[in-house]
Amino acid sequence: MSHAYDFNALEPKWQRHWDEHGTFRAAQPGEPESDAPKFYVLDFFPYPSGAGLHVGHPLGYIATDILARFMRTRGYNVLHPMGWDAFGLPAEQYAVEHGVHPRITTRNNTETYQRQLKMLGLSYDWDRELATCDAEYYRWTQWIFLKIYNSWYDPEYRWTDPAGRPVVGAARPIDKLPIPPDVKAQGPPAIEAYRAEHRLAYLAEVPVNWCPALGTVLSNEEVTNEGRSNRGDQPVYRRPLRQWMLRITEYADRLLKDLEFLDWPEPIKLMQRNWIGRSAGAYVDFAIEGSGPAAGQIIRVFTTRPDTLFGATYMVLAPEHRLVPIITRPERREEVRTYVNQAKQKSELDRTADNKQKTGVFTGAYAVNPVNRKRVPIWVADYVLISYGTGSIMAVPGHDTRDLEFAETFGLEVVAVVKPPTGRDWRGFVDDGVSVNSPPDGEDHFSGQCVLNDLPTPEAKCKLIRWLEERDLGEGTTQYKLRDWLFSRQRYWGEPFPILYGEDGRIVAVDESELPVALPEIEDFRPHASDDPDAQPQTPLSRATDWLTVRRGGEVFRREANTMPQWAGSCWYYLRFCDARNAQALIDPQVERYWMGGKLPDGTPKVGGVDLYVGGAEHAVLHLLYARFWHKVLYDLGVVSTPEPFHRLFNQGMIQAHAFRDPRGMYVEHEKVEFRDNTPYHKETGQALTSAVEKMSKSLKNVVNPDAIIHEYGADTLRLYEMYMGPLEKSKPWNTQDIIGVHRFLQRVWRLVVPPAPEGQAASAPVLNPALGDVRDEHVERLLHKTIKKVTEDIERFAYNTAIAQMIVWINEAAKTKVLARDQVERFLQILSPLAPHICEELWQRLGHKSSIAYAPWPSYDAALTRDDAVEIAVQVLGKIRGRITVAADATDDQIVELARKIEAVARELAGRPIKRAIVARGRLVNLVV
RNA sequence: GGGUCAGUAGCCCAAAUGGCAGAGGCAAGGGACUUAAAAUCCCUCCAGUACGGGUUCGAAUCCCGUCUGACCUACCA
Repeated sequence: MSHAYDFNALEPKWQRHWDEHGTFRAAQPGEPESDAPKFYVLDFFPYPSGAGLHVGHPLGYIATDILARFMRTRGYNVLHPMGWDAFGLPAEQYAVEHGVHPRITTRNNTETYQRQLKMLGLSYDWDRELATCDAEYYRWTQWIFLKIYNSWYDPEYRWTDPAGRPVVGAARPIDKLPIPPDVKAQGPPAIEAYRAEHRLAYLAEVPVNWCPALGTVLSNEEVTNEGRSNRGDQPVYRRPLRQWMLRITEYADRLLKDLEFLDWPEPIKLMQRNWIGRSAGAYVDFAIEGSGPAAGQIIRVFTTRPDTLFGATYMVLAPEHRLVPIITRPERREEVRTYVNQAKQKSELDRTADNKQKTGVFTGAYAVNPVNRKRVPIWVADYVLISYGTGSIMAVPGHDTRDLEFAETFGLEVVAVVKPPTGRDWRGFVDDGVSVNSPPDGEDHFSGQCVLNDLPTPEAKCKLIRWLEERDLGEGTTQYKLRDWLFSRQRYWGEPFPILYGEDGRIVAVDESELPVALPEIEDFRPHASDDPDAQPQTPLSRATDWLTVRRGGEVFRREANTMPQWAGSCWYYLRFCDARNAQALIDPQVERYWMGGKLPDGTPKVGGVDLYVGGAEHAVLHLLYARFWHKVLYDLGVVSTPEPFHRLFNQGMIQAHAFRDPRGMYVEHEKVEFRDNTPYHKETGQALTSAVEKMSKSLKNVVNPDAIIHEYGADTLRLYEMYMGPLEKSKPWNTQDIIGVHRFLQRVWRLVVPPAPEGQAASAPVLNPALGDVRDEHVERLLHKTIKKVTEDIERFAYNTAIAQMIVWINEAAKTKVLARDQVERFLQILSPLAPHICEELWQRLGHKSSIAYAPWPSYDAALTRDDAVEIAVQVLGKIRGRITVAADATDDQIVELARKIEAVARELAGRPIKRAIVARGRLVNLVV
């Protein structure tokens, strides 16, 4: 056996050992080990890109691995799986650019990722590995889509969920949808059409980001601020396309409300709340004045401030509003048409760009404000968006910033209807206040007119809504920013839809028994590019002619040729991990209840199944919202037993790195940088460089490869360093030079057990430290109890950096002591083992243990031994330190004060003045106030 | 423009409910060992907590304002 800490030999040895012995296999319900309480700890699974991992990626994986290993030693049956988010744009884009089939690049990338993760000693149960692009997996993604397609949302449905909570609203099978008699009377096609309108998955014409040069639709993230594709810088156009949509908006309220029960970081909850964007307000109906085609038309607006209705001095329609051409007066028609066309030309981004200047045109038409029967002019302006509310607003320039800007630009009337607290100007005051001029004093135009004067804003809102509702002039309502989920992509590398179209255009869902609808192997998976913005999209699958056409009972059907977005596969993978090889069902119900169920410490059932979910904050909204949505549908349909997928969420910070740039602003690789007098210079050109801490990224040329670090220091050192850098949730810069610190620590741990090789001959010398005996040094033992306590508590709260610091303290003391008991070293190895598993397994074995340290029960500590008998406390006079005293830990306040005032410096300060008050902070300080 | 979080030695970071600003690591300096270097070991140095107010016996911690940085969001009526 080697005397040296040869991490390059022993780390692969233990990784092989764990693999071969199935050390980290999680027991399924029914197996004996499943009697233990379960713990499900999950990482955001990665998208395996071609570049492989850099040291920033595994930060969260290391953190969860430590917790998984810790929980195993605490007697839990731990589910800790890993898989691949393997469908999606980057693989396909790479394939398009390099001519390699995405299946091949994906497999290569996945293998690289797995190799790199195994090198880190992560204790995944690899038997559960999955990839979203495998047919056995996406079969169930398609199955869920069918469930969603075959459901409708019944907002009235009252039921009690498995957790015993009363719930209003549920997804229900489409055949339970009540069909109105008049629809029924029109026969089966009408019934089918009615159902189609209510399904949770439906087809609709919606505006998409269409990039003809790339031949595809792009997601918003793929479109630059200039309205071009972020790859290739090609123009992108907004155009309507018939797309699959998922009715996530039906779940807006439940998605919002259930956030409350989740143990998630507040900022993430806030981001989800903002994204859902619930606002309570009212619809108000304005009648259009005059004769002609516009007569009798109603403009319905949405407002969150019905209390300011008396201040509505004009109205604005979005340029796309259907009433614009109808109400525009002939003399204004030309001007309005020009404006509307201009607005259409502009991209969404141009329109919302921060050019403060408001634009708009007057239509010539007027409407009547229902609350005071005054005429208000109707304008068209692009600051009103067609996609929110009703696409039209009542403008209250007195108390809305945007309306005020517009009114000032066009010289429209501004009136005060809300009185702000004293000292603030009413003009542009948008917060709650007290209603005034509603109506103005002395004006009382008609009987039954609403009077809001002197009412605080919340009450004025209620009163006005009631007034509107009684007269059928509007109603209270709630709006959401959340839109239905656009679910089609004109791409190859994704899940095919299990949908067929008949020759007459009717939609037929593929039967569950026929799943999966396999993605066809096609030669040409490129999208068809064009310079013509009006070119029809041709999806790659639409060219797979054999696949596309299906014959059934003499009828010819055409398959849906779009694919699902990348989010689809990641919406439910946490469920599949529980039962990854089940060929009969997505998940066995008993297995689902075992892994996803559970209770909080106080005994109440948890709303979420995964006990801990760790990943970066960049998926705060989309992935986490989509997964919650799917989970709730599955919950309503009885497939899962918890209302939420992820009980506790933790966001790790980002590892940053120094990025260097030359005077032209080009990034420079680290290898080409040298330091002179702490200033970076280019090694070859000698130019002075600028340095900034930025995100670690290939494009910034500041990535650090884990393979190189592992080769030089070992995986245990890398794991330890990443955890030691700072708090897990914070972003912090990588400094390779700092690694040596934790590496020295591990070297010290090694030498505690294995003595340095004697001069010359290593082979015959003892390989255990002969100093290890059975005598315990009191000081080291006490410090060990303190260390066990601190490490236990710190792991539980994810403060690995301070846990490591405490272990360094212990090793530094232990190394100084000549007397060290074997069991002290063993207990120390146990608390170190979740963080640095390889070295601990090796030393554990060398100390004579036959079984893995991974399941050795976590050592306990004696609280009495963690407390010192005597403590030093500071003595303050009037808050200033004047001296220190050492007292017994259980000294009374009076004893402490007596001792304190005897200190010469303290006595001098007191100078005979009586002590008015003595504040004693136990074990810390005493403050004497005179 | 709005929101969220953060700012402590040259660097990374610690400091329960406010209670002695320092646990730990890196770097730097000195020393021991060595022919020398590396490695190892020992010792030392350095800030008053971004800035300005306030509350308090006492503030890195709480409150207000300002500055800087990161992230989210962006005409959502």
